[in-house]
Amino acid sequence: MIAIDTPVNRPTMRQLKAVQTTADLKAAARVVFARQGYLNTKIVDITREAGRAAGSFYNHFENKEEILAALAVDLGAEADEIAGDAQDARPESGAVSIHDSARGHIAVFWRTYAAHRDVFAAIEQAALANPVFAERMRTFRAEQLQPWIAWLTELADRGVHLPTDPATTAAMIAATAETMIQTWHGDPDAGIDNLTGFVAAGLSAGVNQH
Amino acid sequence: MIAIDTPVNRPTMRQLKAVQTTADLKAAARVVFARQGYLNTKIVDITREAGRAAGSFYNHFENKEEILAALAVDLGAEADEIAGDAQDARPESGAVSIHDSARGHIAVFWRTYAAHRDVFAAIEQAALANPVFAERMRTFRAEQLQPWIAWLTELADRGVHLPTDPATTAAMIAATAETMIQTWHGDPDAGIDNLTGFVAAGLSAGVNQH
DNA sequence: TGTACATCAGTGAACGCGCGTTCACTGATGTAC
DNA sequence: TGTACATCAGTGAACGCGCGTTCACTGATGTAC
Repeated sequence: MIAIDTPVNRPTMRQLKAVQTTADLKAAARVVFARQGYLNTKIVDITREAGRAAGSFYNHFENKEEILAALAVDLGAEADEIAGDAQDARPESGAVSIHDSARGHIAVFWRTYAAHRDVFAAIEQAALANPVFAERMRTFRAEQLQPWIAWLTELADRGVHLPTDPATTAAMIAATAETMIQTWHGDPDAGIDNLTGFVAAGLSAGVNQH
Repeated sequence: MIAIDTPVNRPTMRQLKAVQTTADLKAAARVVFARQGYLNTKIVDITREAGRAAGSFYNHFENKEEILAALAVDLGAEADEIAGDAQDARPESGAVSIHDSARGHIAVFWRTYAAHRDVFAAIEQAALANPVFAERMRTFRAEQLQPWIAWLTELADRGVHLPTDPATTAAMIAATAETMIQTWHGDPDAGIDNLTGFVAAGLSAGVNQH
């Protein structure tokens, strides 16, 4: 059978070119943000890295914030993928220790963060400079931490004594993890193991307290 | 006996006025940094808050970074004071549990951070935007964390299994503490107790491991 | 103590740099007939 | 299939805003005699 492209679906050369340029600009932005930081990046730094003219940028993004927001969306999609893979790899039986469930969450976070460290750093910087963007990213981050919060809430219900409310505890663990990942060189699995030991022990402390 | 002011020591009215203006500008900077963030603060925002003319700023500081550096110095002095008080209040006997020594360090950090949250936040922002300033502040922060690092190094020597090297572990604990302090409302002592429980348990986990 | 001059903290208008954003233009691609 | 016109992605010089920084000036304070 011969595939018939309906006129509506077939992208024109022009459209393909535009899509390519958008992708080039996003890739260039990541490179430049990583090299000199989001705040110190000028629009022309991005376009020069992408080999385009300055004016071209505005055919694809409203401003520097919007290209970062686009990178954040890409990151979110990939993070969901990583989380999905981890979900599939999990054993079917129900009873999982605090240590093992902590390790699962930490591993997903570690891999996502390590793969997009530059984007996370850029988001942090943009949020510091612009409260409106900060609010957008707060929502985004809350979504990312949702599995942690659900897990910690469940632990709390089972009598584990968290240092503070589940949402803040999740943010604390994330901050700890970020700090560790930033200086960790070597096997990620070993790092994940060490961090898991630290976090799981901190959480387990409360189990026998009452 | 009549006190005789030597000409060298007696400050003139002019000098007193200048000192006052320096102090006013620093106080105004803290207020404005806290209100709108360091990066979004213009020089005139500071002078307006202090009730001075824009040009006056440059009689006292070279630029926005330098006034922040001055605030950091003030903060360091106060932090040393808090740490000194804590040192004095410590029991004389030698043997102290991990939990108790952790509590001591966390209490000092908590009180210092809570009293200067705005300055810490400003330093973080300035460091993100300017690598040179970041380097200066890295040194500053290393000094602040020095007691932690010494303590953690000692723990490691005694066989405690840290998640990673002492310097990074100290930074991880600091990051955890900052995240918690930022959302904690209520009795600081209770917060310190909860955080101590979490951290001490995480560190104690390794004690029996070998 | 009084006078004349020097100094200096503070003033605020104006200058000028850096950079985000625009816009008239180009040439390639798409469309109508 | 060929031609004439329309559209659109991309270009880069130029515009203009925001703000850091300067500087000539003021008036109060300090100093010399």
